[in-house]
Amino acid sequence: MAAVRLQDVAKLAGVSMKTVSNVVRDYPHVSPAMRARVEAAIEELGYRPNLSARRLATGRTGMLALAFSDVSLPYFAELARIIAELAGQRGYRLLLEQTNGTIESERAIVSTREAGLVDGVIFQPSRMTSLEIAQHREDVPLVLLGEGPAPLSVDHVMIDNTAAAQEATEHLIGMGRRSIGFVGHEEYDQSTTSKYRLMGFQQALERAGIPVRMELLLSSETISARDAAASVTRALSSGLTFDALVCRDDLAAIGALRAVQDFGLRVPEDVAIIGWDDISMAAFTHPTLSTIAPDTTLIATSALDMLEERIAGFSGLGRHRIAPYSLVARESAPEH
Amino acid sequence: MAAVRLQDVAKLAGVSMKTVSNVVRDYPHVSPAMRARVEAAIEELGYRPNLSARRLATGRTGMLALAFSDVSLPYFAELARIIAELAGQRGYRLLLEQTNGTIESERAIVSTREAGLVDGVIFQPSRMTSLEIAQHREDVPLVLLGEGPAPLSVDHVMIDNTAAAQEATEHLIGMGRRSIGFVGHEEYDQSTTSKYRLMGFQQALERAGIPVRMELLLSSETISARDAAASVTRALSSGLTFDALVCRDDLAAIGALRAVQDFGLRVPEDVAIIGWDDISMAAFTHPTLSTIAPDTTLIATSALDMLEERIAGFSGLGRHRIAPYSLVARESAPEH
DNA sequence: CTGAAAGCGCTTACAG
DNA sequence: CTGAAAGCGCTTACAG
Repeated sequence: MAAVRLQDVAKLAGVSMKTVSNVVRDYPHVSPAMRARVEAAIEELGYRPNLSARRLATGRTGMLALAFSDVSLPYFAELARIIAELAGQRGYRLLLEQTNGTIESERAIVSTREAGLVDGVIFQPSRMTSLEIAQHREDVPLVLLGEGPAPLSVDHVMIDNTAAAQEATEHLIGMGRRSIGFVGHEEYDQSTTSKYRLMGFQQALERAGIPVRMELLLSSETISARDAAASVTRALSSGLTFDALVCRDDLAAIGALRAVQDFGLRVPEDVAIIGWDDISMAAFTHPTLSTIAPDTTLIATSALDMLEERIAGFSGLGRHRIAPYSLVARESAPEH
Repeated sequence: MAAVRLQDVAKLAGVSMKTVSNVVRDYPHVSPAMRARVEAAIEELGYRPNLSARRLATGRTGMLALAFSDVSLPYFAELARIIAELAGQRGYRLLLEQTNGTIESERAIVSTREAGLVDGVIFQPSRMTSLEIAQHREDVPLVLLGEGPAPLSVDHVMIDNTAAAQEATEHLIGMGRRSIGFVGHEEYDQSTTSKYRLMGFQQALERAGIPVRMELLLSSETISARDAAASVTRALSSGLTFDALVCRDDLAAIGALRAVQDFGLRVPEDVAIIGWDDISMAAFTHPTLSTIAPDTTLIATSALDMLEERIAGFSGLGRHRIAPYSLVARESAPEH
C-alpha cells in the first residue's frame, strides 16, 4: 500500500512535479486547462499531499500551540474558541497544550525538547515567573498572555489587571459598601493573576481610606466554583460579615453567589458581587453577574499579529500590549 | 543558522547515528555511559530532533485531531480536557478542530485533503448523517462520538440518548408532573442529538399515557442559554403553562431556569427542570440542576482505545460501544 | 555497537 | 512551462 506521490500525479498528467506542486498549493499562475488536467490526475489516483514531507522541505508546520492550564475553565475554553477561529482564518491549525497549572508542565512548554512541532506558541502561564521564562531562550516564536510582569524579551498581551481590580472595587465602594472581601485567590503558591488582582483590590480600599482586613481575603484551593463556595460558606459560618465581594474570576463569583444565597443572604441587597472574565454564563446566573470583561477578541488578534510577525522573522525586543476591558454591571452589583 | 542535526551529535559524541537516535527516542538498550556521552553532546550543541523529519521517516505524527462544533460549549470543553489529558498519557498531542456546526466544515473533517496531519480523528458530528460519513471512505483512523445511527463501518461511542431522555422524562412524571415541555432543540435543521433526545422524551410521555403537545416543544435557534431563555420567556408570555421541562443540554436548562424564575415561578415547586451533560456549572446554579450525566471519562477512554487499535492496524467492522450515564437528581428536580 | 547508505515525499533552484 | 537533481533531517535495514 505505497502511497500515491506527487511524482505519480505528474507522470499521469504528463506535467512536471513543479506544476503539480503549484496546483496543490493553489499557486495562482497556473492556466485553467493545466489545473484541470492535474486535478483530474489527482482525482484518479486519489492523491493527497503528504504534510510531513512538505514540512520537512519548507521548515514550516502551519500549526500553532495554545498553552494554558485547563481548557475546561470557561475563560480558557472561550479563549481557545476565538484563537482557533482566528488562527484558522490565517491558515494555522491549533494544538492544545494543557499544563494543569503545574510548573513542570509550564517549563516543558517553554523549553521545547523537539523542533518542528509548531511555528509558534501562545502561552498563558500561571506559575512561571517572567525571569524564568526569559532565561529559557527559545527558538520557537512565543507570545505570552495574561497578567504579570512579562520579560522584556518576549511579546505579551494583557489587560491592566490592577486597574481593573481597582475599578471593580471602587464600583462596590460607590454602592456604599465598606466591608468588602476578596474571593478565590489561591491560598498557597499564588498565581500572578491573583496577585495583581489582589493588588488592585487593596489599592482601591486604601484610596478610599478603608482598612484592608486580612480575614476578608477568602482564599480557594483551586480555581473552581466549588472551592470558592466552600470558602465563603466557611467565612459566613464563622460569623464573618461583609457587604460585598470581589471575585478572582467568574467561577469564584458563581460559587460565592451560591454560598451567600444558601446562607439566606440576598444578592446584591446584602452582599454585592463582582466577578471576572465575563464568561457566557455570567449573563445567566441568578442574579446575573457583574464582571470585568476583557476584550478577548482583541487579545487574540494582538497575540496572533505579533506571533505572525515573529514567524516572519521579526526579532526585536518584546512588545507589551495592553488590551481594553470593561466593567459589565449586571444584577449582582448594578450601576449606581 | 543551519540547524544542528542528529549527525552532528553523532560526530561530536563519536558514536553512530543509530545510537543517538536510540538515546533521543528513549530506547532502553543503551548503556548508561553511552547515554551520558550522547546527552552531553546534545547539550553542548543544543540539539533538538526535528519532528517533521521523524514523521516523514516513520509515517506517524503522534497527533490526534478532536473535532466538534465549538470548544466554548461547556460539554465540549470538558470533553476536550479529558481527551487531551488521556491522549497525552498515551503519547499523543491533540489538535483542535472546530466545525461551528456547519456541514461544510464537517465534511472537511471526514474527507481530509492532506495526509500526515494526524494519526487519528475523534469526531462528534452534529450535522452529517451516518450514510454520508460512511461514503467518505477515509484512510485516517476515525472514531465517532455522540448520538445518532453511526455507520456500520466506523467505530462509535455514545450513551443511549433515547433511554436517558426517557429516564429524565419519567423522573418528572414520577414527581407528578403532567405538563412537560422540551427545551432547546434546534427549530430547523435539527441535530441528531436533539432528535434522539426528543424521541426518548416522547416515548416516556406516550408510555405514561400523556399526550404530546406540540406547543410544549420549545425550540431554540442556537445551543445557548440565551436562546433557550428567550424561547421559554416567549412561551410563558403567550400564556402557555407547564410544570416541568426536559432540556436538550445544561445550557438550555440554565436559560430555562433563568426565564422561569424571572417570570416569578419557583423551581422546582412550580416548574421542575432537568438538563443534560452535567457540566461543572450544574452543581452551582440556583437552584442546582438535575441532569443526565454521561460518563465522559469512559467515553474518552473507549474512543482512544478503539482509535489506537485502528492506528495499530485493526481494520474490522465498526465497533459500537454504549457508555453509561446516570441521572443526577439535584434541586431543580429532586429525588422523590 | 559502527559506518555508510537508502528511503520517506515533498520543495526549490537550476539549466533548458 | 519541463525534467533531472539536490536537499530537508530523520529512521532503518545492511554488512561488518
